[in-house]
Amino acid sequence: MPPAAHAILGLLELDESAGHGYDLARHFADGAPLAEIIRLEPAMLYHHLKRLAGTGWVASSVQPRGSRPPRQVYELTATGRVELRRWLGEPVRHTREIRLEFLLKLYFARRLDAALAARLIDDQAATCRGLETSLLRQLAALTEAPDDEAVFRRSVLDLRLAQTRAALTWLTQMETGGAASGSGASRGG
Amino acid sequence: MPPAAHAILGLLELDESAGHGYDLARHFADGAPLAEIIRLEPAMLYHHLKRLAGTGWVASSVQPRGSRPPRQVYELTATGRVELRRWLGEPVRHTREIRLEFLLKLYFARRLDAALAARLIDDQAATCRGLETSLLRQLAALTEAPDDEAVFRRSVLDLRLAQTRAALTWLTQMETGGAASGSGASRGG
DNA sequence: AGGGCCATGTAAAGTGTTACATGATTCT
DNA sequence: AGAATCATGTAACACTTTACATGGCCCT
Repeated sequence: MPPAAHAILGLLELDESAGHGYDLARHFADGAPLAEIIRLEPAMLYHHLKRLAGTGWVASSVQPRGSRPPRQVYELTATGRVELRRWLGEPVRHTREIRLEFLLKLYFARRLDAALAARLIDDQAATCRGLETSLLRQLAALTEAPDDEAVFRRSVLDLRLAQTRAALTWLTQMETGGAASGSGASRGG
Repeated sequence: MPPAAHAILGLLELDESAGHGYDLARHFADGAPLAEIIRLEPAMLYHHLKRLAGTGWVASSVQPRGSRPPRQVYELTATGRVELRRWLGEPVRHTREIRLEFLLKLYFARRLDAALAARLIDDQAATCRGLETSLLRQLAALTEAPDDEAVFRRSVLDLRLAQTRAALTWLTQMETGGAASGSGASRGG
């Protein structure tokens, strides 16, 4: 399941929406906080809701509304709740996934359970330190040979290392302070 | 056209391959430098070659080989060469595209024309500085309001800022030194 | 004669985007 | 009456992944 599907599970668990498609769509519309990290058009939202119902992670019921057209209202099932917790407890494996999937996890973890959010940040930092070590090893295995290929490989690894370290610094800031913005920090590493 | 298609144009211009599918595929196989940044299965490679022939950026001819089965050999057309240069001259707009598309551009620019590579790095750094300024403005517009939503938005912007600055530091290192690896640098920013 | 490499694909399924269809209600 | 909003989708297209199909050459 893609991150968007898990975000839907999270929204249903948060209980900040009426649980039907149109209302869920608001959380992904311009101006909503989730729109900052993921874009989800109504077409895909309804698509994911059907898939989630197919796997049994959500259940739908028709809500009649008198004169107005009825709604499909979705709610988390027990297995859906388990799946959401599993997802929230797992850090992402790659640095590039921090921008989207990890931020989503963080968004829901913070609102559902502060302790869970703290653990998630810790685990993600540990994963990133593992990546850092692996990148350093790869760089060390490369240091000889000044040919074009080696220069390029070194650039690639240097970039990955820089991005992973930037993520680590950011994670560490959130572990401790939380709200301190990096606006005034120097650029150098 | 996706980055992979432009990588194919680049390989054909470099003239390091015989110009047929199987040989091009070697450059994306395990162990090749391009495999470090992009994965391209043979199926997609052949698909892209057909599309590129359709747009007129490459031309194909059948190369008979006596007893062995003939090959489709591809070469860049004039418009294909123009398109490649256009692509190589353009920095990527978003920080997340640096990991894949910018690295591809850099790979080919370095091998084709050192001056072009230097300009590309400069332009990419300028683009990143623009992103940095924009992120700082967004952070400044947020500083009040300590509610959940604002805290989250600040985290998102902080992460983007950190990643953009990491890219900038890396770009600057390449502008000046070139081969210096970040292995020994401290983590703090 | 059998295994591995050369060489080029097709088929099916998954994933996502864009644009549009439908029709009701509420607001002005 | 007309516009905006509520509410749910379908259709068509674009892109990618995965698995498999095909067949010949080369080496042992």
